[in-house]
Amino acid sequence: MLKIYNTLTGKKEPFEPIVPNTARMYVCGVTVYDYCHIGHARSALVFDVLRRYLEYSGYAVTFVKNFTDVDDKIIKRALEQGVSCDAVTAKYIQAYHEDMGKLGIRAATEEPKATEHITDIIQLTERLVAKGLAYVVAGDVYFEVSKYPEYGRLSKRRLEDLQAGARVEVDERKHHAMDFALWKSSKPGEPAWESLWGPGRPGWHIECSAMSIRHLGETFDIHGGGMDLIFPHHENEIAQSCGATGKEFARYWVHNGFVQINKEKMSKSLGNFFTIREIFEKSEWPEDVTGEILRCFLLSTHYHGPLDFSDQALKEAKSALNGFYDLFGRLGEPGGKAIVGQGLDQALDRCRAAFMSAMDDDLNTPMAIASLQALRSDVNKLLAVGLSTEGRQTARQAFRSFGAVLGLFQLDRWDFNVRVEPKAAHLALATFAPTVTVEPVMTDVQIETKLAERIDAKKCKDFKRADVIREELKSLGITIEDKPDGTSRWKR
RNA sequence: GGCGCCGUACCCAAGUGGUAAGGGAGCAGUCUGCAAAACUGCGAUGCAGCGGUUCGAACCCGCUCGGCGCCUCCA
Repeated sequence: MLKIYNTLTGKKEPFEPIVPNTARMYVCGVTVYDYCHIGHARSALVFDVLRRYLEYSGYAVTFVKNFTDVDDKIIKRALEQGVSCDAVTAKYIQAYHEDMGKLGIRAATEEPKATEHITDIIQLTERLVAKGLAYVVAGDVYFEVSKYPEYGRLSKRRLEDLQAGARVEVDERKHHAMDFALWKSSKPGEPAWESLWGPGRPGWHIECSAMSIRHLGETFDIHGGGMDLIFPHHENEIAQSCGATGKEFARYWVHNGFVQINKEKMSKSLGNFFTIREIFEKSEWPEDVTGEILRCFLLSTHYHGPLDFSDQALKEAKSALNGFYDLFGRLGEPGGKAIVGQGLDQALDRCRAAFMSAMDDDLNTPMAIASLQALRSDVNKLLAVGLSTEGRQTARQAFRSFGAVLGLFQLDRWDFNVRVEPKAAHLALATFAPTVTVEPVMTDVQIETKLAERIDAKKCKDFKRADVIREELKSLGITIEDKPDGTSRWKR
């Protein structure tokens, strides 16, 4: 049974969906005015894994993740680049899909856009005005926080405290400094939709209320996003949604921690961020490998805590994965006629139990990975004793299916040391060039030829010659392992 | 000023009341022509510090120190 930490209650709680065996979740996506950074990747990945694990646990999952495609920053970017807002959002939505695709993040069930829900947004705003929870000022509509007694429930703040700390210059027309815009009147040239209050566009928070209600209903199971969205975004969503419907909104609020650089929050405003594509650009490894390394790195810390990004951390993730893929390579070779069976079954059962209990415990991915490492060790030992071809396949399949929950271990080959020309290491975002292509420095046939040469040399006890060949291949990133039977295996 | 998070070995990282998982790096050994991989062994008498509660604390409480976040757009 999955237990999940709920920001709303501050406790780890058993996940009990509203409709049995069904999970409905909404996650705040991105505002599409720029490329995604590694922090966006973490958030997307955490909820991708939550979704995968819910499915693995037998739930039918409806997963909604939005795109904010109308916003001040988009307007600004469009002006800067001299293109339409549509052009900006289309470009970065596509980039989002490309980047997340490389990380193996599955598309959500629905990926609605704010601009496609203007009618829903206007209707929801009207409901709030009609209920006296919002007021109109010269074409703008504001939510009145003081009319909503539960305001601050999620972020555990009191209005008085907020007021004391407010650093923003307060718009005089607002009744309370914390009142926020549901609808903003548009200036000429800005995106605008007709409404009762004149031409305008939605405020930031209202779109998520409108879209989640549209796609999941007025009350649903899980609402997620990054820690920084707790206040004010999610607090405001709750106020709007509960205020309008009079019902409970989302039952479980799940928030992921930040990616940091040298213990500092990574963010656009601080300028210390790495975009996802930048990381792929700089990588010396093939795309699918880099994607898996990144995924493994991002899952190596519990989702709730901070995670420090560094080359060192990436290398460690690489080493960890390398051990698995080395094993998979051996599992792909034909086995002996060993009588193994029970040992493997026991190892698999042990792993399954440990894996499930780790994931059930608030998505403890580091512990889940540890359970797979234990299996790796067990299988290695069985291999030393002798494992049949069938047993090898069973083991590989087990890694594949547990791994699928985390999005790991799905590659057939781990051409880990294929040398890829590192593309210009410090490309500016704007000059980003498309995807890196992978070109092995040596073809398989060439390698096999060299290997045959070396085996001949070894047969003649010409170890010097054999070592020269091994060194030659090594300099090209190809590692040779001699097997007891005199033949060799190689890997890139 | 208000709210909150974090501090576990050389590094990463679980553990949230029952006597310190796992990985990486390192060292030693087995195997090997040598390597590589794998396997085996070694490695925190202690969980930032100091008090307290308890039969028992890394885990609970209090204080202190250090790092960070939110309260403004932010995953």
